[in-house]
Amino acid sequence: MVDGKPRRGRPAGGKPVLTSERIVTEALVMAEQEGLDAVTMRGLARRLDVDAMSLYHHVDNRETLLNQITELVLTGIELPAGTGVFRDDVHAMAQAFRRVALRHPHCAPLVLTRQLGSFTALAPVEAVLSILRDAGFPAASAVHATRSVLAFVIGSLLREVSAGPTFSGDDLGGVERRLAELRASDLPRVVEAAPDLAVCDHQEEFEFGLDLLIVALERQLRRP
Amino acid sequence: MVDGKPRRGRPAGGKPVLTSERIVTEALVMAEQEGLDAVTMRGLARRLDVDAMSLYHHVDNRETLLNQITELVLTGIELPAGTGVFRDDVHAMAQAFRRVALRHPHCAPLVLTRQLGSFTALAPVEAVLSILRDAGFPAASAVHATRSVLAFVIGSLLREVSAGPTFSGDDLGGVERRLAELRASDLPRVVEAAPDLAVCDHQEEFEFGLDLLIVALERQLRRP
DNA sequence: GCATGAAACCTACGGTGTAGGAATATGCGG
DNA sequence: CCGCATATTCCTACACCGTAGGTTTCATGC
Repeated sequence: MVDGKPRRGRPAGGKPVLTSERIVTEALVMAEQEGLDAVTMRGLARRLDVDAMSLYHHVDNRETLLNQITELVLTGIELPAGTGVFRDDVHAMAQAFRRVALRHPHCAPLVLTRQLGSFTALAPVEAVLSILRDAGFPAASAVHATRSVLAFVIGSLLREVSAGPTFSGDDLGGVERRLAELRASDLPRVVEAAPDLAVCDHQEEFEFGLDLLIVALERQLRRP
Repeated sequence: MVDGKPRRGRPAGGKPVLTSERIVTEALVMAEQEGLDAVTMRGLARRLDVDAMSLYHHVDNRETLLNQITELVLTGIELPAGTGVFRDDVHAMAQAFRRVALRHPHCAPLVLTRQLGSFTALAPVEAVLSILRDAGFPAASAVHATRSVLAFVIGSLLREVSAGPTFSGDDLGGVERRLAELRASDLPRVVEAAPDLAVCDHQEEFEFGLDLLIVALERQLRRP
């Protein structure tokens, strides 16, 4: 409480100070500003100018709060409208994922790691499935393909968000340090490819792998 | 310790009670038995029948202990000998990854999430790079392809280890529950594919996605 | 034999999640 | 208008966490 008199008991004015929404959105902001580990019940309460235990009237516990953050991030995904062109739609879908992950780099591991059965969490699956079904895949194959694409997207984005923003090349010192590390490994193929391993254009890398999958899927589509 | 007289000061008998190795291996066992979160400095010390602070003579702190666990798991990977057949070698390599991840399901997220620059952590990269270089890829393309394959492998295994062992079909109740959840989502494509989404043969799924990547890479190899 | 330093223990601090209870305002039945 | 149930808040308390700093014991080198 900012003034010496802490408000005790139910607040005046009809409206409650706290709501589940306010807590979760503040938790999301906090996570992006200070990192996920900084999101503690007490720290979050401090930001909301509230006692820690008050949170528990609107949130079950910390673990489910993290799930709620996950869902909130997921609602931020802008599902693109399908164009009917298979490869374009897959690309657009994957990029929509990528955008939301990069918008919330600290929370991305949550989204990429926890699989929730909720509507929000299934919406992206629905989107990918739609693209594949519309392209002509039978339901069972579409599920396989969806899982493959999502596995790649998740693996890629996990690496990207945990690598930090400047792996691309502008951070010259970092590149130099990584080069030294790679060369020190004394692994012949690693040393040989060290210049390529030390830098990474994530966008380009993402598209490269995605294209591999798309090409193979298109081929599978032509020969059923 | 267990008898009323706690040993204090340096232990008698020349040999120290604790070593870094003993601590890390016990931490690994503990993680697999009780989960990663259960691996606390105090809990680990209890298992080793030792005071919590004694651990700090051999381990920097909890965070680097987790890194050491990661490395220990990574040393358990059995890198297969190359046969020269591209697709076989990629498969064998990916399966070697999968085996070590499934052998340590609780620690797998560590291995799949943390990217360390150590020799141990680079050895798998070296292995994949070798296969691709031997197949004829130039260094730069081999790096792209390596990243794509690893992204898929990481994404797949993360899902597999966090899904629990019995997603395959033997757990009938679980399948039924998942089916209900999927149908409740009311997403048309999800509902349509619900029977396929509710079960998952991880091995098969893994090979499916891997084959997609391999097919595309083989094609890229033929048309340079 | 004595100093040195390693390896163990103990104490203590500030942090965590959360159970249980006390206080206070609102809204409702009378 | 009063009284009461209920919702919402704060407070206290507990057990646990990571770890900084100090103390005790022992093996070893001079």
